[in-house]
Amino acid sequence: MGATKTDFYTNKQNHVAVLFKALGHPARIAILDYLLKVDNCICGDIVNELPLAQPTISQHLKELKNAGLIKGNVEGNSICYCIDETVLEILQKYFTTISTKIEKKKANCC
Amino acid sequence: MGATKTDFYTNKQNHVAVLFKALGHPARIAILDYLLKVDNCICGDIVNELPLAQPTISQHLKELKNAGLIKGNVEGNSICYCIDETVLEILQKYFTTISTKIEKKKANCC
DNA sequence: AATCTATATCGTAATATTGCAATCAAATAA
DNA sequence: TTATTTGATTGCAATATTACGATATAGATT
Repeated sequence: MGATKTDFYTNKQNHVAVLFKALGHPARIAILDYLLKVDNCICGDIVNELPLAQPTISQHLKELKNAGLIKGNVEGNSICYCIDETVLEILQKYFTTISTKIEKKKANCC
Repeated sequence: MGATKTDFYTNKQNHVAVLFKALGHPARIAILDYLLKVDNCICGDIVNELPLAQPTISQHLKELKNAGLIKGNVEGNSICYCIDETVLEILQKYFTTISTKIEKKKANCC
């Protein structure tokens, strides 16, 4: 055991869960925060911003990239990472949908 | 190692990460979906909805509750779980903030 | 009281994640 | 060419998560 039973759930449920999972680590939140803070989104200096070794950062970036939350362009020697809006919009929409549903059933709820 | 270095990050980063982590499993997304679908939010029958054993569901519910995403009221013999909006609003706000920031720096980005 | 029903907890096995040192690959600089 | 720099990959140890059987607990029913 220990492995998630992804087969049962809908594609949407799995996709959303993967996205949230990618966001479910403070280092990755901090990376996104930094990407938003720095204007030009070149991010070789993330290693200096966080208390993590370079391979660890690289791994977190990979996970964010796999989830589609960021995209990386090779820029000469270094790499330019930046946030991919399209996937964020999916999550944003997820919450607005939930809010609407909650609003509708408010009366019957505890 | 393998333990997250929570000490370094800001409280907000840690909190948001914990919330996203709680959402980062399809079973927990499915549980939320079901809570939204069922109108009266009594949820003893989640076990019948998902392909997971009762202890596993109980564990997932506990995680959602710990994160503050759902709240449970004892209702006679069974327990009534329902979604807690307040925490969802934090996440919703998180995305709107990001969107605003992205909009501002759009010109300089790749 | 004895029993049923609903949910939580314990213990444990399987698997996944986190983090890093060492190393590799590729572009740039000397 | 030979460094140097930047970032990815590998391999591994520590820890966390997922899932479930067995068991416990607590209220409801008989």
